[in-house]
Amino acid sequence: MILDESFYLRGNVVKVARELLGKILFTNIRGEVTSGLIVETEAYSQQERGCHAFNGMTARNKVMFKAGGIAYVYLCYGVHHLFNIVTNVDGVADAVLIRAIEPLTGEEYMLRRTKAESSNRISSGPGKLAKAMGIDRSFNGKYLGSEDVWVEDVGRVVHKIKASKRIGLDFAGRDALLPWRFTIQGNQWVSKP
DNA sequence: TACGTGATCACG
DNA sequence: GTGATCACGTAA
Repeated sequence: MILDESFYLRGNVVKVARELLGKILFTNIRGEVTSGLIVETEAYSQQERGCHAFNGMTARNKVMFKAGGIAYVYLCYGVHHLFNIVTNVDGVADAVLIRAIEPLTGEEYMLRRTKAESSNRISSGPGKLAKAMGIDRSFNGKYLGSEDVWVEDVGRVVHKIKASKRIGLDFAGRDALLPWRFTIQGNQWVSKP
């Protein structure tokens, strides 16, 4: 079943971030289908300093203010595309960063895109998974039920969710300590820290 | 632990 | 215009 707005628009970004674990992210880039199990996410809320939208709307973050169920993709450190899912009602800027996936299909395409020699750790990190899945800024604002990107629920239940503080937010002060990073405990595809 | 890398944003 | 900054990854 492809997830639609009813999953994303429930008004609680932390809950959505937890429940995205075990779902499957798909892309179809000119007929090349890749997919991966979501094993690591982070929640971002407009009300805390870690969020791009904390200081209000800008040219970059404006899609975060739209209704959920769409992608927010931006370039980080001039090199990496980071893929987020917008999750709240129109006017409230919450999003979930997808930080790692376990490759399921289209591994050969992932290898070619990342120029990696083996699939080991090929999508264990937000920049790496975007590259492996062929996601770039052309996906920004795109509905997650489009021909080329969607998320499926295959009824997989995640039993052990581990919560920890989010990565790379030292600038965010006290909000950097929020335990809003979620991983499938014990999964080998979770990013390094 | 160091740093490449370039879009972004607040300030003028 | 400009300069500081940054939700990363890799090499060392």
